Amino acid sequence: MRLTARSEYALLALVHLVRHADEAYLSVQSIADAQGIPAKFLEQILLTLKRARYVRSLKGQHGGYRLARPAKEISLAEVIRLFDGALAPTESVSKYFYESTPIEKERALLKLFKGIRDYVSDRLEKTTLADVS
Amino acid sequence: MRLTARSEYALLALVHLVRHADEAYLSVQSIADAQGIPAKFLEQILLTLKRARYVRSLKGQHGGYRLARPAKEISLAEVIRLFDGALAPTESVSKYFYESTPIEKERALLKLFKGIRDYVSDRLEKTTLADVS
DNA sequence: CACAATCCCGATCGATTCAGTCATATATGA
DNA sequence: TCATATATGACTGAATCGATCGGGATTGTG
Repeated sequence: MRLTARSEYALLALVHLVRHADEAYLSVQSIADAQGIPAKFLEQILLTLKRARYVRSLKGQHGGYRLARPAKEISLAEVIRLFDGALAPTESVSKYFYESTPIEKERALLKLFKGIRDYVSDRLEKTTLADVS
Repeated sequence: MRLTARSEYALLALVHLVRHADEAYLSVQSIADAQGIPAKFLEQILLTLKRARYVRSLKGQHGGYRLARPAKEISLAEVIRLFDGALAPTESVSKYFYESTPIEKERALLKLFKGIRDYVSDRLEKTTLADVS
């Protein structure tokens, strides 16, 4: 798995939302300022998070974003998969994003990489926003 | 870490060389045919492996490539780093390829990703070509 | 009602990476 | 000398990444 800036920003924004969950809706701009994220880029990211139902939004004055679910019900695995796809080191050992790749015929390599996928997957499934906020 | 076709091909070629270590030098073409790798692309890859001293070559008729070291002394970690860089999920937790990234200020995230890096790193350091051939 | 704040959304862009090819030079053995 | 190899650099087309741009739609406030 390889984290892009997109998913790193997404995690930062979500952590920020968790920490300010009481203050109702936070504007893109305020999150961008607080976390040092380019505002228009963050807009895109929050929109993706909204479509995937991790956050809710409100338009107009005093609008913005807030979490749509309790922090402990959102795993890092979900968020990273949403932006970066497979958690596996190569797609031929991915559960949700399987595709054929060259090493597929080599049993020993496959087994090793599956083991790595399982570990990474397990760690990220078990860690929620609540754990890192 | 994300495997590219390059490093997957490299692993396949190396495994092939391990299995035919007795037959002296194998030509790029014969390896390419046996492993289903585009020959000119493989040429590039073997050249990189040669410069990094994992294989040796001989030009001219009956030339080709062979391993430069015993299979058990070449870890998968080295090979993958050579082609794909960091084994870490993000460069801010990479040992050999460190660079600053957005999540860096979040201690809990950093710790988690370092844990993942350590695991992946350890598995790949401890697995050698001999183990997968 | 008008306006400002804010989300919504598609298009575009420049840089980089990836997978792979091409042409050519160079070395080697028969 | 010739066929067979590796050595090397340049190139290319497609995809991805990290944004930015420009509007449109909605909503609370004065």
